[in-house]
Formats: sequence, C-alpha cells, structure tokens
Amino acid sequence: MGEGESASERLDVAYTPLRSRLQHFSHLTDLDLEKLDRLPHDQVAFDKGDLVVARGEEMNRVMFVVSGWASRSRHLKRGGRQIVHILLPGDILTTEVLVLKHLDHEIEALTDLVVRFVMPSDLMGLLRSTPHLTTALWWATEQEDGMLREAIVRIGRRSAIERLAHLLLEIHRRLLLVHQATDDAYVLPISQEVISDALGLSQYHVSTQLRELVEQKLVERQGSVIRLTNIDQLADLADFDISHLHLGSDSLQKFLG
Amino acid sequence: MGEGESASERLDVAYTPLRSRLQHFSHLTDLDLEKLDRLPHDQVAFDKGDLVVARGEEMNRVMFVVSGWASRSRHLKRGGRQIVHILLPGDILTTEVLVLKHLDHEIEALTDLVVRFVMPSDLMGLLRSTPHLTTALWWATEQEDGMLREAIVRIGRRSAIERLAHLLLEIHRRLLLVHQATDDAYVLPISQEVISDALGLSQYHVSTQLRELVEQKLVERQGSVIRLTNIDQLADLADFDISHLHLGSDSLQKFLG
DNA sequence: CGTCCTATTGATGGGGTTCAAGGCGTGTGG
DNA sequence: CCACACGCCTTGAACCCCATCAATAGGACG
Repeated sequence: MGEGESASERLDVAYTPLRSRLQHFSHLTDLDLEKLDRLPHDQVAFDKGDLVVARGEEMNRVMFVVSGWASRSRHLKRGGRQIVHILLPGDILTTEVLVLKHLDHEIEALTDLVVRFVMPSDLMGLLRSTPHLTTALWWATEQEDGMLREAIVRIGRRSAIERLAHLLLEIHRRLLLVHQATDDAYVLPISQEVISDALGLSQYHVSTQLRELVEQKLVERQGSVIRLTNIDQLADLADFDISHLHLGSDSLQKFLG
Repeated sequence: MGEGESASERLDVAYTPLRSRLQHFSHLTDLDLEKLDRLPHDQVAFDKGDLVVARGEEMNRVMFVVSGWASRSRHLKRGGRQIVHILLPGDILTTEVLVLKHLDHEIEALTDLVVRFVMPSDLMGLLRSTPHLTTALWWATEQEDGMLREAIVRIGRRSAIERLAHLLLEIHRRLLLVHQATDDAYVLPISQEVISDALGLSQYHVSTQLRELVEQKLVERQGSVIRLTNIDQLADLADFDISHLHLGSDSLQKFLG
C-alpha cells in the first residue's frame, strides 16, 4: 500500500466511474456531481492482495473505488473463503459507515486498487443540500442489495456452469455502466480461484466449466479478455435477468423528484 | 387475503415487535416510537402461502410485518425456488420502495400474516422530524444486508448440517430481539421444504440432517417447537458469529447522535 | 374417518470436490 | 539470453455429499 495522490490528478473528472454510474439514474446536474468530486478526500493505492478493511475494524470513512477491483469476503474458521460481492470502479465500499461502526466482512484488493476516502460528515452535509444526490447514492446501495439477493439465488439453486455464465453476464452489465466494457467483451483481471470463491465452487471446477462455455461457443478467451459471443444464449443458459440491477429509466420512484 | 383491522386493535402498542426491535438500538424515546405507530396506516391479513408482493410489481407502500413469517424469494425459470431472506415480526418488508418503483423479488406469506401499510410520504415526513428514527430504520436495513451477506457464506461454503445449524441459530437470535423466543427455544412454524429452499438444499436432506442434529443432542424437537440444547456447541459446528447482526450497544456510529 | 400436508426412509446416481501431477506463460536474476 | 521460479491454469482419477425418485408413515383438521 502506498500513497496515490498523483493518480487523482491524472483522472479526467468528467469521466470517473462513479459519475458514469450515478449519472445514469437520477436527474443529477453536472454541478451536483462536481460537488461530490470536490468533497475533501484522500486517495490511497493498494496492491493486489492487500486487505483494505479488516472485519470488525472500526471505520469512519466512506470509501469509493476509483480504479481496480475489490471484494467483500468472509474467511471461515475452518479455512476457506467466500466472496460475497465483487466491487468495481465506481462502487461505494462503505456506505454502512454512515450508520455502523464496524464492518462485518473484509474488503480485499483483487487487483491493484485506488480508493478515495471521504469524511461521513462532509458527505452527509452535501447530501442534505443535494437531495438528487441522496437518491442516487441510495439507488446505488439498493442496486448492491439486489445483487446480493441474486448471488444467493445463483449459489443456492444454479449449477456450476449456470453460475459462471450468470456472473460473467452480471459483471459485463456492470462494466458497461462505467464504460469499461464493449458490447460483448471486457477484461476479467481476476484468477479462477477468485471466481470459485465468489461462486461457492472449487477452482478446478471453474476451470472445466469455463472451458465448457468456450466449447459451446458462448464465450471466447484471449488471455484475460472475455468475449461473450452469444449473449442471448448465455443469458438463457444462466436464466439471467437484469431487473435486479434496476437500470431502467423508470426504476426510480417519482415522489423523490 | 382478508381485512385484518380487528387484529391491530388487539395488539398492545407498547410491545409490538417493531418497537422491540428498534428500541434496542437507538436512543429512541417512547414518543418517537409512538409517532411511528400512529402514522396513518392500513393493516391487511394474508393467509399462509399467499403472494404478498409479486416480482416486478409497482409498489408504493412501505410495509411492516405485524405478526407471522414471510419470505423474500425468487422462482427460477426451469422450476425451483430460492428463499433469499426470511422475514419475522418487526421486519420491514419494503424499504426499497422509498427509492425504487419495482421489487426485484417476490414476498410470500410463510404463515398466516398481518402486514401494516404506510405511505412513503408520511414516513419520510416523520423521518425528517425524527432523526433518531431515521437511524433506527437505517440500522434495520443494514442488519438485513448483513444477513444477506451471511446467507451467501452459509450457502456457498458450508455443509448441509452447518447451514441448518447456522439458520436455526440466526432465527433464534432474531426472535429473541422481538420477544418471541426463550433463552433456548422457539416455535419454528415453517415446513422443511421452506427451510430447504432457504438453504439451497433438498427437502429430504434437510430432514436427515435435522435428525442428525437431534441425535447429536444439539437440538430437540417437540412438534414445531425447536429447542437448542447446546447453543455453544451448535454455534461451534455452524461457525456462527452474531457480529453480522450488529446488536451491540456500541454498534452505531456516534456522529449520528 | 378420510384427506391433505408434511416428514421419513431407502435406493440410486450424478455433480462437484479433492488430491496429485503436469503444463504454460511470464518475470527475474545470473 | 538462458535458467529458474512462481503464479495460474489444466488434466485425470477416486470419492462423497447431496439430489432425485419412489413409497410409506405420521399428524392435523374438517
């Protein structure tokens, strides 16, 4: 882990992943988004594999993923890890910090990672004066809740190949939101072991089932680039339904403005 | 489904499950809680098995469980059901309605059920004037998030008997909160099929593993009454850790007052 | 007393794990 | 520039947990 201040300077503010993600859903003005960007903050760079926040750690900063991938995970007493949620650029790491003192899970850097830290009091102050922004951040947490519920269905009632297809599709949609995927491809920078811990499978089985997807001509691989060559058929195999991401322009309640 | 107005009259307001649950965590005054109780509302009774809210249905009421058990669930295209979360008295059914127009899952009555409906605008108005109540309701949603994450770990990385033990323990702690359990026992009013759909198992396997828990003298059954005869050993078997319920008096951030 | 829902029990089979090697690419240092 | 190590993926064989199917038994209730 090292200081990453210089990284923030290089980012074109207009296109940060967080802005792309929020912009899509609320009637946010550029001014609102700029206020969010201009909140006093620190940025810290983590290396792949670093523990970002420990379970039970007392936290008092809201954190955003600027770049890189991370995970919420739990390590079991008798060994083994379950990744509960994969965090992508533009995701909020610690909304719960606004209410809770302790995190009930670990946050780990799955790749090299840059995280932005904001003071809860600063953010709450901004939200009070910017209701649209409140809606947008609230929507973001509801979207994560939808993904958590979907993860339970995925692990509880789908076969290995279906889980894999489902996860690949969900990641694709999420990366599209933050302009880090093309219509049918993206870089998957995590190992099959990480995928297995997210899907409740063994690494070996992920390997064979991924190759099965390739053989069925639903997926192509070139190094870490994943290409979804037949999204419709893949979605049919996975029983994938994007409604849990609440993306449509009619997804928000009207009475919030 | 039928009108259940009479049920509300019979409840002693001071001891509703919702009050028991919220009271535990925030510096709520009796007055705050009474304001919540006195919000304009309807109450509706559902029969066991009824669909309370359909997936994708346009919702505009916040709903609370007054009595009975319910579930958030998903039905798969190729058959099969996954119960994502079990809802107990005092739980909030539809917080997301404050932001989202559509529910991404079904809500089903697992037993006969009484639900209270409140207008979002009324609730939001109350929250604006009662910040402690905002904290308490927010805490409640964070608690459910913690349980969703724990459910992923439970299904993804635990064996059948561990899952079962874990669920029995979690339900026990939750029922304790709303004064519907003794130190070591409670009524479990749901079938093994429901349990299997919550744990990602088959009904038959739940049957045998439950009997295994009884044979190991960790659990006793008398009809639908479950007695946890050795909670410590059961918790050890399940690797159960209550921290995801955020129950401690030091679980809330101080800056929220 | 019969009916329906729920739990039990046993046999069979498969999906996924586990263990153990081997292969492949990549970066690093001599 | 090669040697070597290391991370990551692959491959194969044996095993086991859990699903599935089928049939029975028990309980609650009208």
